[in-house]
Amino acid sequence: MAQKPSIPKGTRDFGPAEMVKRNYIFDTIKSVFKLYGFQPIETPAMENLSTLMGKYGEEGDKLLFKILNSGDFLTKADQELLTQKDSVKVTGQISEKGLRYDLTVPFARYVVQHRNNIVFPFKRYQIQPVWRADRPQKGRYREFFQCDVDVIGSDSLLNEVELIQIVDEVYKKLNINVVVKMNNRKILAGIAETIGQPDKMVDITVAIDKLDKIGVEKVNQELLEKGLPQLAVEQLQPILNLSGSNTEKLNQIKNVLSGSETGLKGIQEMETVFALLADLNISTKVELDLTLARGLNYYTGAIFEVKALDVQIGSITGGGRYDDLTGIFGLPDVSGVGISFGADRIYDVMEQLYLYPKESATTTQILFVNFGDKEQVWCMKALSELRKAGISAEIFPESAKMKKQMTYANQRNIPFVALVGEQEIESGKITLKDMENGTQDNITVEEIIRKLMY
RNA sequence: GUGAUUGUAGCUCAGUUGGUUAGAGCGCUGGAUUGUGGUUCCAGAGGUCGCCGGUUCGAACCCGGUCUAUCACCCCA
Repeated sequence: MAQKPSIPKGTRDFGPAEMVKRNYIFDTIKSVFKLYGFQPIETPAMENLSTLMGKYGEEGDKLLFKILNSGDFLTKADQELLTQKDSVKVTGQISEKGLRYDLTVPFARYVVQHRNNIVFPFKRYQIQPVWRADRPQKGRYREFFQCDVDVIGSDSLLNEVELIQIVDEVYKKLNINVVVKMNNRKILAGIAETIGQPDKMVDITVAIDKLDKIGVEKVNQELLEKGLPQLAVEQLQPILNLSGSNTEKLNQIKNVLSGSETGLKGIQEMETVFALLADLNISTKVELDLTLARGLNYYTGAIFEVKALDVQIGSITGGGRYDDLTGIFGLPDVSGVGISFGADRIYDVMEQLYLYPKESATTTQILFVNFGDKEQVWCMKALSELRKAGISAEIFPESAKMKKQMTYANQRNIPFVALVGEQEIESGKITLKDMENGTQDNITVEEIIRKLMY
């Protein structure tokens, strides 16, 4: 063998067996999206770097895959920057396109660009791959699919509630036990404001996001390192130690944030969402988690994260409300809210818990064994009839040895094999073998259709 | 991007202080069985020991680099 071919780090091939399972996930997610009245769109794999840069924070810019300009891009670039070897600045000169990092920002771009043809509120879903130049790890790929649902052009909290219903319904269908964690950026802003550090909100949220992972002491240490005064860190402690039900937590924090208008607004939003949820029949646990931060800069209201309960993996769904994402593209005052299902992580969870339905393994229902030229012709006609009836059927393309053809059916998990030789053609009755228990019947094509259709 | 671990047949893995021709199980191919798979028996094929370089009389084994996968950090679906 010559040198083995390979694919880029963090990318994967999907064989037929994997695709069947992946499609099962995509199909159930899609079916729920449709049920709630969302409409599909697609956007290109690549966007102009100008629409991507600066939307995901400093880290995000580093994780963008950039596409080299075509042609003789080096001579067109600023020669001085080239000799300085300043990679960041040179990048801007030699690359103007990049692969999309998520589906939300391209969506915002889409909305602004097509605003005149869109009926608001616009409810769209989008299932496409995204790319991140991250170092691969467990549950972490450089190319992965996101399944986004967003409502844009409505600031009603009903949208938040419906998104939670969608989460509940999708995971119920997939049989995955999850918990929805919610927080609100306004509350986080209120906290930062109350302890006198409004401009440190990002640092504070990033630090307290790690609470259950590294513990209070290390969080405090990180906060001090980020330049927070001792007093502010101390003021933060009661917030870190909140406990009880969602309403209990909200009541406690309400006292702490009594001086912050945005903070109280955030609390009120959460109270509304929880009140609406209480009247619905949602079995998934929805939990207020004040340590939930989420890195994306553009969130302004509710933020969500969904975690699988039985598998240790990062969050499998996340999202939130963004009040002004379209503003940067020139369309201010349009609020949106959305969530994104991480299909690849959902796949990993289902794989670990053996949650795939058995029937998803089969595609072809019946294989015709090929005995030779004369028999082929007869089989092709029978095949047409079966296919017309909606039954997936195929014939082994050459008259190979019986053993080989049977083995093929066996390995492909095909449940029935049809044997058509001279006798069968004469009598018009096919020998149909049930591959699971080995029994055989002599029946007509019509009878096969009736047997396999039910 | 930082730090670590890893790589031997299609798969899962053995492989002695560095010493002739690198092994096993499963799988694969053929036969026992000319119209019967999944069980059994027999035979066979399959390896540049991830890649490049170094040390050595001699390297799967030691050293350096590189790629991949995995793990932690950063961040995130």
